[in-house]
Amino acid sequence: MLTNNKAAPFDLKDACVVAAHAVIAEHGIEKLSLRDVARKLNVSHQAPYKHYPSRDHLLAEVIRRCFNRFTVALNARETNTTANDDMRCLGRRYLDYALSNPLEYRLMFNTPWPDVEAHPDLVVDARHSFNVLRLALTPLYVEKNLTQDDIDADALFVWASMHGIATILQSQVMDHLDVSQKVIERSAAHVMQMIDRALNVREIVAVAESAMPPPD
Amino acid sequence: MLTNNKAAPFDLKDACVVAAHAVIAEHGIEKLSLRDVARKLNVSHQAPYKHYPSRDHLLAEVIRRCFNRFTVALNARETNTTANDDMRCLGRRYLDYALSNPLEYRLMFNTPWPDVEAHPDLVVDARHSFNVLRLALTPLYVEKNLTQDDIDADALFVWASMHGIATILQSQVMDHLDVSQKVIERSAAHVMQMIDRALNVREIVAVAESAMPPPD
DNA sequence: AAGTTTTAGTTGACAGCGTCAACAATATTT
DNA sequence: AAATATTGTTGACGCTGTCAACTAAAACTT
Repeated sequence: MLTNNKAAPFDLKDACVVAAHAVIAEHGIEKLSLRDVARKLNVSHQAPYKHYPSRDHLLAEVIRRCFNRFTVALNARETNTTANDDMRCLGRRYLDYALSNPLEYRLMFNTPWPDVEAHPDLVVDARHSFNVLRLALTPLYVEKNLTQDDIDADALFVWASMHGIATILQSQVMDHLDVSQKVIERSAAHVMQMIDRALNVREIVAVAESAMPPPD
Repeated sequence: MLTNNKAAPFDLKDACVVAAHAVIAEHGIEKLSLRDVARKLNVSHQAPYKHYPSRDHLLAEVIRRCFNRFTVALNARETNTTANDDMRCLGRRYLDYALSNPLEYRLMFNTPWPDVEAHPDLVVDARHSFNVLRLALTPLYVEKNLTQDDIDADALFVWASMHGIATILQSQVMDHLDVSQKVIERSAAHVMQMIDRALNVREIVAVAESAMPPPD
């Protein structure tokens, strides 16, 4: 295979992904071209084709690595004793990552993926990211004796809300909605607070109902 | 201006928008080309340029009209006596529209807009859509004596959650997450239920707290 | 070790794209 | 009626992704 006793001989396959990612991070995905990547690496415009059958295959690999980094970032959160605290930490990590890596985030979630069937690896790594959320939610429900479907339903809600606010905050339209800067700055925290309420309202309702006859 | 006593003389400017919208609806936005539009309308490849300075200007007009239709669809909801019912109806309309017009929805919210400064009309009509939500939320808070910032904060949360679930349900990744079909089908309704809980938990908490000493 | 095949690079070509420029015909204005 | 503005045309340029043919070096076979 690779005789690794001399200096690394310049791995073009890997360099393509790095260069493509750099182009996207700087100018956005629509400016990515294979020829541009090739030029940046001082190789001919067809060299990348020896490693990736098409532009989409390279793009899929870039996105796949983003999901990997995202999963790592989520899993690097503080360890927590209670499931509720863990969810809050996870939420903060999620939004931190989304807001400080907007182009990567858009690449993962707001880019029309190349044909999914042709890129199964991409799907596998995307699923890993979702499973972090699902896994964090699980102990919360083990205590409460709920089903996997209940977990998944709530996980989709949590994901939807966080993804929604992340997307909205990044979209240019936010700057033109007459919403005060203060509200914008606090919106991420507010969404997390609302998620918290929605997830834990069952107890609150139970407490309330045990205390008095059902209102309205 | 236009002497309208003979048969309508084929309005190319309008026809371009319609044709472009049709192309996008059929093949997605990345397949849209001005030359393609021109061919479909049996004019030369440069004819559309007499009406739109660039591809992005035509695209902006297509998106703008989508926002108009979206706003109309939201405002066409049933009239409701209570603000809570109105929010629920609005939510249903929002998700109905998003899920039955996926390409238009993606065009509005998941497409990197052409340079915002160059297309102020687009921004104006996008703001109109958001104001529907804001307006529906307003009476809910007049009663409760809250500020505009409170309204906006909750509006952003509601929007984020609905936008999130709409986006997720449309993304191809959903089909590969090992989430049961039943959960997927009910997810939109579940998200709306969770929004409802989060928005109304203040009363519930107030009721509970008045009934017993604060827990935990 | 020699010969063969596979790999990783090259150059060249093609069609499609957005867009600039120059030209023509038809409407509108003066 | 003359001048001008509008709305179309054709042609060209450089960019793109991708196919094809060629080359040199590396790896594998015997």
